[in-house]
Amino acid sequence: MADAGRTKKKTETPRSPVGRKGVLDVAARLFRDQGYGSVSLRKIADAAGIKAGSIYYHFGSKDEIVEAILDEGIWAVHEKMRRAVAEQADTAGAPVILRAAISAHLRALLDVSDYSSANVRIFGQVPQSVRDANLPARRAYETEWDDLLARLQKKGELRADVDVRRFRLMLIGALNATLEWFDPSRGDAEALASAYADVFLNGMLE
Amino acid sequence: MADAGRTKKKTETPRSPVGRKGVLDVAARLFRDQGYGSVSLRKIADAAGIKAGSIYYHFGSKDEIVEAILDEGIWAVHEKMRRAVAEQADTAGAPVILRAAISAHLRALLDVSDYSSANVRIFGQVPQSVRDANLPARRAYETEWDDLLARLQKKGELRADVDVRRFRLMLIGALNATLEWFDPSRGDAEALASAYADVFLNGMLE
DNA sequence: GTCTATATGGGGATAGAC
DNA sequence: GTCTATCCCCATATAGAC
Repeated sequence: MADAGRTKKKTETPRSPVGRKGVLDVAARLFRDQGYGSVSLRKIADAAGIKAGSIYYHFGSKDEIVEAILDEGIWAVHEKMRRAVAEQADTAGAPVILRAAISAHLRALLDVSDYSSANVRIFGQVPQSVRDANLPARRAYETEWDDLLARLQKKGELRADVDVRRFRLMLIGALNATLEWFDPSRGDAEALASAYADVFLNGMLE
Repeated sequence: MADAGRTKKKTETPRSPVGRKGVLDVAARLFRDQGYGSVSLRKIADAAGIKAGSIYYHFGSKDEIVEAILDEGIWAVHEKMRRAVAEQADTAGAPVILRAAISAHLRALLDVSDYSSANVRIFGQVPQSVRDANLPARRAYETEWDDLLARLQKKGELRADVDVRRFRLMLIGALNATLEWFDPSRGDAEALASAYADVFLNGMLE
C-alpha cells in the first residue's frame, strides 16, 4: 500500500479531539444558560460531542470544572477593565475613565466571555467550597474597582459623601443584572454601556 | 373516663400540620438560598418537617410549587410598591415618589418576602414552562413601573432623553442585585434604599 | 394530612478497553 | 483522549395504609 508507513490516516477521522478547553467552553455556556444545579456532566459531554466518562480524563470532578470556569471568568473581565482604564490619557477626567471601565465590564459580560457571564450567573448557586476557591480572584477585581473609584474621589471628581464600596457594589450589580434580559442578537452592548454610564454619572433628574 | 367524649387529645401531638403554606414558606427560602436545580423535594420536606411523599398531597409536581412561589413573589413586591406610591401626597415631586418606590421594592426583597427574593434568584434557572407561567405577573409589575416613570417624565421631572424601559431595567436590576451581597443581620435596607435613590437621582459626579 | 414503600430514571464517579 | 460498562446514590413521582 502507498501509505503503509503511517500508523494513522488523517483523512479517516479529521474530527479533532475536544480537549480540556473544549469541555470548558461548552460547560461555561451551559452553566450560564441553565444554572449550576441543572447542568449535568452528561449534558456537558453531549454538547461537547463526547461521552460523560471522558470528562474525567481532564477533570477530577464536576466542581473542578466549575472552579476553572469561575476563575477564568473573573480573570477575563478583570483584564478587560484594567486595560481599558490603562489606555486612557493621564489627563482624562472621571467621566471618560468611568465610561471606559463600565464599557469594558459590560462588553466582557455581553459580548466577549461566556466564562465571565457564567461566573455572574452561577456564583450564588455553587457549593461553598467552590465559592471559596473563587474568592481571591473576585477580591482582586473588586480591589481594582475600589482603588480606581477612591483615586477619582480623592481628586475631587466624584462626590465625597458616597461610600466607595457601596457604590462599587451598586454599579457592578447593575451591570451584571443586564445578563438577565440583554439579547445579544438585538442589542448593542456599547450603546447600553454608554446609557448606563450616563445615568450613574449624572442621575435621572431633569 | 373523664374525657371519653373527645376523639383527639390535643396534648398528645400538639404539632400542627404543616400544610400547603408551610411547604411553600420553607421552599421559597431554600430556592432563594440554593437555587432551583439544587433544591430537591426531599430537602423541602426535611426543612418542613414532613416526608417527601407528603408534598404531593398539596402539589402535583415540583414545578407547581415553583410556579406558586414565583407568582406570590411578584405579587408581594408589586403590592408593596403600588401602595408606597399611592401613599404619597398629590403634590409630591419625583424625588419623593421614586424614593418611596425604590424603598418599597428593596424592603420587599431584603426584609419582607422570601417569595420575592426567591423569584429574583431562581427565575433565570427554572424550565421555560415555569417562566412562561410567571410572565403575566411580571409584565404587570413592569408596567406599573413604566407608567410611573413615564408620568414623571411627562411632568418634566425626569430627563427626557432617557428611555423609560431601559431605565426601569437598569433600576430594578440594580436593586435586585443587592440580594447577592446584602446581609440582613448587618445591613439596613432602608438606608441602602436611600443611598441607591440618591445616586440614581443625582449621579456620582461632584 | 402525613406516613411507608417503591417504581423508574438520571446524577456523579470509576475501571479498563482501545 | 475517548469509549463502554457499571456502581451507587438521589431525584421525582405514585400507591395505599393510617
